Amino acid sequence: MKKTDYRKYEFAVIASDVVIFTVLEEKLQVLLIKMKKKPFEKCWAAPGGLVKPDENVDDAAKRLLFEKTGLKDVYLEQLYTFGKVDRDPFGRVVSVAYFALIPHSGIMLQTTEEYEGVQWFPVDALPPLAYDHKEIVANAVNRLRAKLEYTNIVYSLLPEAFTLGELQKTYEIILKRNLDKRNFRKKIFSLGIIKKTGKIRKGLPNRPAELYTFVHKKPRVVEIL
Amino acid sequence: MKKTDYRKYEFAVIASDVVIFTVLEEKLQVLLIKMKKKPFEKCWAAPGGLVKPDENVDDAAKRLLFEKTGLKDVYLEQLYTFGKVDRDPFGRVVSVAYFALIPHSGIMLQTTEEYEGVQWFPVDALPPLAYDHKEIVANAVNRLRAKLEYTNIVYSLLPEAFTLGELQKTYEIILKRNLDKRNFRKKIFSLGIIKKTGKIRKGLPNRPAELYTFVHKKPRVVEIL
DNA sequence: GCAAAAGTGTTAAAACTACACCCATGG
DNA sequence: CCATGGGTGTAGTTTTAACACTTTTGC
Repeated sequence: MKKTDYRKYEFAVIASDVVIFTVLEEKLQVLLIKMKKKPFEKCWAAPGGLVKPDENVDDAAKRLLFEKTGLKDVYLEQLYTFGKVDRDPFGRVVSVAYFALIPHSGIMLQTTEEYEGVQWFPVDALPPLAYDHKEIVANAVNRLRAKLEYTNIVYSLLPEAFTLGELQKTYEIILKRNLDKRNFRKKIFSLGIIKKTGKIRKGLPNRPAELYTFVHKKPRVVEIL
Repeated sequence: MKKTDYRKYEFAVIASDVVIFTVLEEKLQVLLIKMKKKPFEKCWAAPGGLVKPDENVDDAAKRLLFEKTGLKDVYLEQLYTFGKVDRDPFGRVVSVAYFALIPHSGIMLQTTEEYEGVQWFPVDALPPLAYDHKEIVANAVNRLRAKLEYTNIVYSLLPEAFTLGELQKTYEIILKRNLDKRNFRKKIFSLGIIKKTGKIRKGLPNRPAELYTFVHKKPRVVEIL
């Protein structure tokens, strides 16, 4: 089939930006890269890039995530598409934003020549961000908070085995509120989303804790809180 | 500032498709247009079109909605962006889909020369759809069902004044389940989202009903069901 | 007077909230 | 032996779910 040459008409560049979250040092953090090119030399931004002509937009997001973290198979969800005319000073760029959740353990941050650096930032203490990335990150944080409450996606933030204390702490950090330990445990058990590994976490100056793992590692709608 | 000519690099066409819902004849219905151009001559599709170079993507959706329905100021929300490489046989087109809710009353469907016709279809009895519009509509229906339960967006489906029976019916039709009349009324009143107009609906062969109106006509998160 | 939708409370079950003590370990 | 987080049950409150009859109108 002959393809119409849409270049004669309206066109735009499609980019994708990925807001990558982890929980680290008792804080919800976002992965940002430091930009080199003007006019954002001093700014940080969520990792992003152009979608290739023969690449699905979803695949571009996966690729960008992989390039920065070396990870595949983590939670990655389309967030929102940012399409204001002037959002990019270089031209018309529409960005399909995604957000990803990764466990902190064993991530090697990979910088490239394109950027000056890669770094985690707590969402409560972000540096000035390029483009409309402040809005994008804020949007992602809201979505994450909402989804934590009614889905099982935390599984993507925790290591393979974890204690109930760690699970609860993860919720508390992201939701910014304290949960009752007994009620929390009751709820989690009643949902049947985790199971014992049979192992325990030793080596800490306190009572050893049972280690659990998620029964399913696929996104599901579940009323957690 | 000199703008980079991104045409030298990757590019795509940005389109927007709008899934327009109403409740009509006791059914949730979608507005579809009948296509003329190949290879979709016999197919129906959600109204859509290209985003102009100097047009925000949001504004494009508003424009498309207005062109088909003559309506502004109704509920319109970005749904999802569909970006598979081969979703459009004519070339690389990324579509930012939206969904809209309109009251049925007083809408004049406006066809244009571009199409063979415009028509409402029940979501349970859709004709074959062009492109990936089957997926887009399904996606929109899911989103609508979910949002009805935790927001006040029904306001955009009903006329200025309505009875509690009509409100309940609207929920029942879309959610495809029956609600208990007394519990429903109790809940709605306790939320304080509607108020009496003081008028009543007469002329029907049954007891006249109080007419209500929404206190706020802005989207809000509210646990309705 | 009949058909059809409007309007109106109570009760039982389930879910949620608040809350305090003992346990096992490393240092 | 002390500090630290792990682990456990109950009672009061709130929320939800189920349920039936009387009212008002047009025909």
